[in-house]
Amino acid sequence: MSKNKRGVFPRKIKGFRDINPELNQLRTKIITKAAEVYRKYGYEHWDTPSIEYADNLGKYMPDKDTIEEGVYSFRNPENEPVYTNKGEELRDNDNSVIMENHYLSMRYDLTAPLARLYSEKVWQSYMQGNLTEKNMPLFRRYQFGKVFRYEAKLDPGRFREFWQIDFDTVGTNDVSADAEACMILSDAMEAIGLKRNTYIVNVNDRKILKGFLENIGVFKLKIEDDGKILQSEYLEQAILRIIDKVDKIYLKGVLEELGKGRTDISGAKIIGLDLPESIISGINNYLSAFENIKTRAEIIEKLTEFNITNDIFNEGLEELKKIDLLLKNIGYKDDRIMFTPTLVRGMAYYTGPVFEVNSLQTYKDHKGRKRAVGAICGGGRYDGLVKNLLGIKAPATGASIGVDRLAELLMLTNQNDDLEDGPVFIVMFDDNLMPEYQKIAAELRNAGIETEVYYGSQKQLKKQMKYADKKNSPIALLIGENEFKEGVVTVKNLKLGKDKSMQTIQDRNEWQSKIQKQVKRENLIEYISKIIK
RNA sequence: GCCGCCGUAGCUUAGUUGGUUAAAGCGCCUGAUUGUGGUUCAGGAGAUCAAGGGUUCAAAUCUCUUCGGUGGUACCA
Repeated sequence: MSKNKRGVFPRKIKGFRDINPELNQLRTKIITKAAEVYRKYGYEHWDTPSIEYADNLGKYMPDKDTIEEGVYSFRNPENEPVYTNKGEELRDNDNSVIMENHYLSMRYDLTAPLARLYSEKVWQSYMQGNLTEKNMPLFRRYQFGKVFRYEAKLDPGRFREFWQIDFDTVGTNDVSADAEACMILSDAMEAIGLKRNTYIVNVNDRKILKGFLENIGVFKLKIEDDGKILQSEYLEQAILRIIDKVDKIYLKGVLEELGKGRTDISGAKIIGLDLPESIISGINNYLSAFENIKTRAEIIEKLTEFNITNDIFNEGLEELKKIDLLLKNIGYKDDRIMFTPTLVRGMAYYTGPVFEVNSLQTYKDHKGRKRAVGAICGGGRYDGLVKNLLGIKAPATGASIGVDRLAELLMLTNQNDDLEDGPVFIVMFDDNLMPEYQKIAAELRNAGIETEVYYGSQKQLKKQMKYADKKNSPIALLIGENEFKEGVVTVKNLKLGKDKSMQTIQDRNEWQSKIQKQVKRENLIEYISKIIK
């Protein structure tokens, strides 16, 4: 026998996981509660396929057969025509249609499929030339489901398959929609069960950051890297990424990374951007202005005090003012939604307001270290949606709740509800009584009570009781020959047996007499209904 | 991806100047227990010490490689 003989054994793919009933219960609750809030604001529930044409999902078109850029992609087994941007079949010199196995990708978020969905809906009027950036139709939908990312390194709590519940508004420039998105996030957090002051919705506006950087002359810089002059967008992204880390590496670390670089606690050297002193001190002024500020009004005051004449900056400032006014009128105070001028969010596609929900709670890991979960929701305005598919822009804003992160937070901070009761359990004593067991089960189900009849091959009563116990059944019904003849049922209250006061009982008979009772068959359904309530 | 640490029963861990049958708690299984889940008591199964190579008379222990985990860092649609 060859030692290297290829075999099969049960295992799962790295970064994927099985979800047990407890976690499923929590996840279902999060999704249900969030969806209720979304619907309250008028969002409709849409669903889209898990797999899309790779070119429809965005810029991640693999040109090799390997998976790159963090997306699961593969060739469609089916051969299909190649199309032009206008949807016409592409033909070769012999006028026959060019066929190809197109690249497919598993969705890596719910926004890219939204862009495709929306584009398809407006496709006809786009083709007729009736669609401009000014008259994009309004579309508001929410969606939840699994998304997939091929993460190279799997940090704890990060998976390759995870859930999002997302809502978006397409077709409006009005930042009222962004303010509304923040209210929705706050409402959703509280509907799910997070207490006031244990979370905060942080809001910023990309225009403020961009305008500020422009004002201090960042975009006039000519920074060279290996002889190549860097694009200003690249530099903007690089600076924003560093600013985003201010919570983690503090002002000092940010300034070092903007300058000559620094060495972190692990000893790793981080190369700095080596920006001129004037730029660094400008950013320093900006960041240090907001230390110890507790209200949105004060933030707006500080931003106004900069007295900056840059148009983009002031546009952003006006947007924040409008958002603040709206929130204030409706009563969303600083303890729920706060402005955070240092908030960036990684993604390059954000164009205006950005928001993020952070948990303020900490927990101790198994080694006793104090830890925090970090951002549990994220979103913002992205006015470039649909550009990839139609060549014109649609203004859009929306956000997503990281369902798995939030579930983890609830479990780590012991905010998950107790596991729901399992079914009423009917013990299998005697094959001949099966019709009676089934009859009782049907009656209970008709009364709206979940009921299970035991079918297992391990028929020892002890095994059956342990099975019911593991399934968290509240009640077990015992009907043997004796009970059947006498027209009674032994009802055992398993839930009561788990009660702490019962744990002190040493005597077996005493224990049993307290939790089990004989009930007349004709009163059974009523009796159980009362216990289950 | 880069740097550091770790990998011993299902889980949590003990086990170094390399030296008999690798230890414990929890969990699991069997019985006392009566057709009866908890508690109590008695007993039992379960580990090629992550995998593969090297050094040695001798490796869980030293060394190399790979894989997996973890703490940073980078990236993140």
